[in-house]
Amino acid sequence: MASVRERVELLEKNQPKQERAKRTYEAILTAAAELLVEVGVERISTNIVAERAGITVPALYRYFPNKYAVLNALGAACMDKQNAVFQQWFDNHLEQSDPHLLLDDIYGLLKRTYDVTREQVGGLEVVQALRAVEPLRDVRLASHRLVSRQFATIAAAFLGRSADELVMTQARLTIDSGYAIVEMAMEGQSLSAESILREGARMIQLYWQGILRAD
Amino acid sequence: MASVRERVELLEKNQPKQERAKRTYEAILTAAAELLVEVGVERISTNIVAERAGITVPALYRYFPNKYAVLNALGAACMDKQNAVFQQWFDNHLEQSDPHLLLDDIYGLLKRTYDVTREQVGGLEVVQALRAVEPLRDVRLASHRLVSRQFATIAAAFLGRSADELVMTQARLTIDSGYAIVEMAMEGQSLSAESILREGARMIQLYWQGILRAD
DNA sequence: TGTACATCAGTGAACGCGCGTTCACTGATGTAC
DNA sequence: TGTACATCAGTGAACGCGCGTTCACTGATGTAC
Repeated sequence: MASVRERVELLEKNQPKQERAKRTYEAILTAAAELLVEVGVERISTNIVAERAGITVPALYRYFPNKYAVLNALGAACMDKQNAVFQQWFDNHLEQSDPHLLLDDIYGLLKRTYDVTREQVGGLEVVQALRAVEPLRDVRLASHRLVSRQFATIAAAFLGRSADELVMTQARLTIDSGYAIVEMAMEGQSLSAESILREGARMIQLYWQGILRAD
Repeated sequence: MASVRERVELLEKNQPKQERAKRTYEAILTAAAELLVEVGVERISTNIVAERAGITVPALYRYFPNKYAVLNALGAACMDKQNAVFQQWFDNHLEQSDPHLLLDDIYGLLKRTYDVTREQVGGLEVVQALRAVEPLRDVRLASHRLVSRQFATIAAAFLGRSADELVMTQARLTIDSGYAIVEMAMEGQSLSAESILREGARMIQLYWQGILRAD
């Protein structure tokens, strides 16, 4: 069933060492993010990225083996930022013994994730590219798996159960829904982002209240 | 804020009239769906679609002005199928006066949507392409808007309120989450699709029970 | 039933273009003495 | 402090390829009489 595609190398090549090189490296990522917004994933190319970054194409190839590696770096940075938000939320609430306090702050988690993604140029486009472009899928998947596992652990602790299949599914559903809600808030033009986040948080909250009650 | 991209023509050109032409037309869509799975959105081209369909490229251009029109047709077909599922669910429950009966069947709705999307070759890839590729975004958006509006109407009726901004947001959140859950179930390898759908349905159910209770 | 004609369906060949990628190179920066 | 050298960073030019698209065409199908 798994389709047979050749693996694409995503690892970066030379790390920038000098100051000038670091600026170039950043310029490449910035240009790629901008162009992702302007022309879309399916039209982006090393040629136009290099041009926008103010360098020649071989200079880009000094740091990235191909265009997917550029998008990969962009995506990884975005996932890292999102993960950091979750991590902080998680740490803030770790010592709390009442799960309801945690549930009361789901909106805060969503809002901060939204803000962090919004701040990054092309944040939405990056996240959507991670979904649609095969060689990049693992970035998002691995990130969500990691966060889900943490969430499952904390949830299982509160429920006084082990992190079994059901809890893992519930956690994964929660995390993926959370990110889906953030994306909804970002792409929805007619409805206010704020109210989507608020209602989304409420949905997740009610879901976990239901789980806690049933327990 | 809206990026300036040239509009892409998505309308189809000549409609197939003869029997042979209809087969060709279908062969193009089938080939495109298969290749979406095999090579991905960012690699698909009119050349390889025509080759796979067993025709020459100009024959493809007889029916579609460009490759986006092909993907558009594919996406529209998929959205139509999903909408039909919702429509039927909607009609089945229209005469019911108790909203809880409706909520009890959210799983059925998700499952049938899942099945219908799964049946179509490249269903997941098509849906994801609709998200990521700019010229196609409207297809998904328009479809979800339509369904959301219907859902908001029925929800407002049950709540004895008008379909105001809040109800619209709640409906839109529900519909988009529903489709997001279906996509989760399709792409999740490690977790069972069945249990994701079941938990997802529960989440939506608890959400609306909360809304009904608060009312 | 046969044939002439109109329309529909698909082909072969060609085009210009931007793509990804590589080469041998020049220029910039850092450092050892 | 000056200079020689090593390494790092970026360039100019070129490549072969598949892309999207169009052309004038041949062949297939349907229909009027």
